[in-house]
Amino acid sequence: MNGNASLSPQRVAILAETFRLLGDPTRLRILFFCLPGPKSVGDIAESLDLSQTLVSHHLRLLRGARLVRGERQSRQIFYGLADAHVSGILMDMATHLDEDHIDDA
Amino acid sequence: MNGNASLSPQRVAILAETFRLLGDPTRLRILFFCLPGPKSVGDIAESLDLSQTLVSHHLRLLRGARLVRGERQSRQIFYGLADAHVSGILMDMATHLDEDHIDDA
DNA sequence: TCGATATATGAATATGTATTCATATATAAA
DNA sequence: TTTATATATGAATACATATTCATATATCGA
Repeated sequence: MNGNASLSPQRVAILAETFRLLGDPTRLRILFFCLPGPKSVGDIAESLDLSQTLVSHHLRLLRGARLVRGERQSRQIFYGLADAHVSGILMDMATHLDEDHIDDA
Repeated sequence: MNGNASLSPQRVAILAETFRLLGDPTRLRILFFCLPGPKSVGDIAESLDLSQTLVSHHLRLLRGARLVRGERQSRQIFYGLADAHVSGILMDMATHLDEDHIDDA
């Protein structure tokens, strides 16, 4: 009920799981690729130069955490970000990283 | 200034790394514990019932990604979230997970 | 039905990493 | 310097997981 930061072990686990899923370069690429709009699995694989199986495996994980949603369209399945919050978090983090950049040479 | 989503491999790597660090329950607990204000390593360890070494290891990772900052105060070192963005992202994600009660159609 | 296309799944593996244990470094007081 | 406290570091390990390969399922057209 409160918007506070109190965390049951359950909540921590779910939170961590969600962040963990975002913490993989391949999955991030998939997510950002789908950010403008839903993309088919094949499109994702080809555009990002990933094997179809790898993309499917990752999409399953992302689906499980409700970070993406897939919609079948005859033979293809189009995956898009689950909601505006997901895209918001992605872009928010990107912004965060932009603002403090002290580069190590 | 576009809030664009274009991602060099470098950017993806850094983004993923940052998310990955948030994707561990222990680290998340540490972060949320420090969210109200800087806490000493010993305080973190005792309050969260973690070994001191484990806390130190995690703090090093979080420090490396500039998610926390430590300030020495005589013998103790107080760690706090690096900036408002970090806390913002944490709470944003928590919010996201709260709202996530839409049924699958 | 068959064949072709699109996506998903299971097993195997190689790599990554969270945790523990032992130990080192830093700070302060005696 | 010695002792005590606070934090950090290195090595070892047990476990997780990203990727690949082979195969299965689903959808459509002929």
